[in-house]
Amino acid sequence: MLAIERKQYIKDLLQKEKKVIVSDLAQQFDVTEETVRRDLMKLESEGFARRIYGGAVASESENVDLPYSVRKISNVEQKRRIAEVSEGLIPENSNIMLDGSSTALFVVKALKVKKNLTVITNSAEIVCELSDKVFWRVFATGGLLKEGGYAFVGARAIDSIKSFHVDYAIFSCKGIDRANGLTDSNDNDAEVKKAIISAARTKILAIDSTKFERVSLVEICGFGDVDVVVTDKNPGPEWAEFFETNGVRLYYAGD
Amino acid sequence: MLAIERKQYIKDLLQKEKKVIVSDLAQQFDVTEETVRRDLMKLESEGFARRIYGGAVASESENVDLPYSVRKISNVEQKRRIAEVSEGLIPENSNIMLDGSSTALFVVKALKVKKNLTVITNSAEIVCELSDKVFWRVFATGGLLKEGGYAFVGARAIDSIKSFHVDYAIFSCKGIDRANGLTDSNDNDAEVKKAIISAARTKILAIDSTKFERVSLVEICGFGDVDVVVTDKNPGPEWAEFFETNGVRLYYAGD
DNA sequence: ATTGCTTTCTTTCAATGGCCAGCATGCTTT
DNA sequence: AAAGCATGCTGGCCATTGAAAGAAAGCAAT
Repeated sequence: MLAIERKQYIKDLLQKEKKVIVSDLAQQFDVTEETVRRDLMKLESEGFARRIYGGAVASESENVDLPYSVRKISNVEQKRRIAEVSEGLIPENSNIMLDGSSTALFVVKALKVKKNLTVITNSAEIVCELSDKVFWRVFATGGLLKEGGYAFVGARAIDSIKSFHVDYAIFSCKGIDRANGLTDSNDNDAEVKKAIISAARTKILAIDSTKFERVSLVEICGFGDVDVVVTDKNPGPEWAEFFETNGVRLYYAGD
Repeated sequence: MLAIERKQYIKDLLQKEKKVIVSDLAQQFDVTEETVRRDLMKLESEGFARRIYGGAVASESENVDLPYSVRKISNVEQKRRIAEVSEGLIPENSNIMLDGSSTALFVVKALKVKKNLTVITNSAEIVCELSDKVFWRVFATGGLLKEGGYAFVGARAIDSIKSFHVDYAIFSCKGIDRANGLTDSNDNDAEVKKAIISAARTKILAIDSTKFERVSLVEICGFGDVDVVVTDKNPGPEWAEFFETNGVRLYYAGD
């Protein structure tokens, strides 16, 4: 068996079983435990596994992402300001798509004052937040629940997103960089965001200022696919100029 | 069993039972009490448990971060009992489908102690409840959010349900009656339940005893489409006989 | 309150076994 | 032939666990 085959097999097993045990794998493939550990190290650095004592657990989110419970409470003030600005960009009676980011949740809370919106989202949390808006229409994408989070991912989620066409998309990412565009920490999230972007006429990137000059693992898109950027403080003159030349409108709150 | 699994399991048990006892856990996992105490120390430092003499109790802050406002649910004690019985019917490693009823939510809470389940549901509430079960697979159907509720309905939800085939379905209804079968109060819910029933091999109706002898608006199915009925008290000899002749197994808790 | 007994907790030490680093081997690539 | 990669092996390190002893907490009876 080729090394790459073994690695792929471990990766599949990990996604299926959610955990693997070093000694079992070593026996199964008839290699030493060291070899298995080296495979797991690679899978970890690629973001697919999180190693633990005695084995590894699946990690589409755990390793590279902070657990959602942590992310949810970080940069709260920034996110609240971003939400306020975003609210001004969305007219009543429009239909919008939101991703499963914690920033999007803040935006939704700010949008609740509006009348007659149609919301499509892959976030279970946004759905719950909107359960009392009886005059809106709220669609959920469905799909596989992302580990340690409240977002739906996978083929089902993406197919569902593709079947909608909306006025506005509001989404986030893990890093933005002038050379590499928008990046995210894992493939599942990145694919969902790509789908959201192509389903909307006006694409609004809502990110707090810590995301600037950061490069994460997976590319989402370039700046040609973004119409508006909303952030919490002025990213500086280079970015202003860069957005200008790329046809991106920039909004920021305060500073 | 990996150490992290044991810790996770204790955490789940703690959420369900609200308290755990050192000596019981030691026996259950076949480790010494010292090992259990060390796990509890970690859980305490992570904020999930508060240690007490002889064991630990769930830290009360656990309920605060639930993303949805807790609805006022009627017949709580009955539903808890139904959930306990239902839990005994579902083996580990199985895949199950649950509807958006509050009874199903209780069942899910009881099921959290099990290992390796695959759950498919049209309930945003169940999804949120299961967001911390990293070793499970949780699918949401997606669809239009039902007004004033946490369930997905409509063609998208139904299509999604139809694309799955599971071992068990656990669902509820508004009324059951020997002449009219299972009935529900609106078409949307009834259609979803029909789809759930036809997607599962073993169909478990979980209803509190107030639903007996009631007829609601829309028919869901007859008794030929039900394999098991779980309720909170003995519905009486006529029902026992009726279920017997229709090949329905009856379980009830207490009374 | 005090005493004595039992249970549980903490601390310490030792053992097991996974983990890591480095080196050697064999295979493939250049 | 040299370089690169995957793999296995060895020895030392570290995490996890269990065992044991003493401290502390609860409990019962005086």
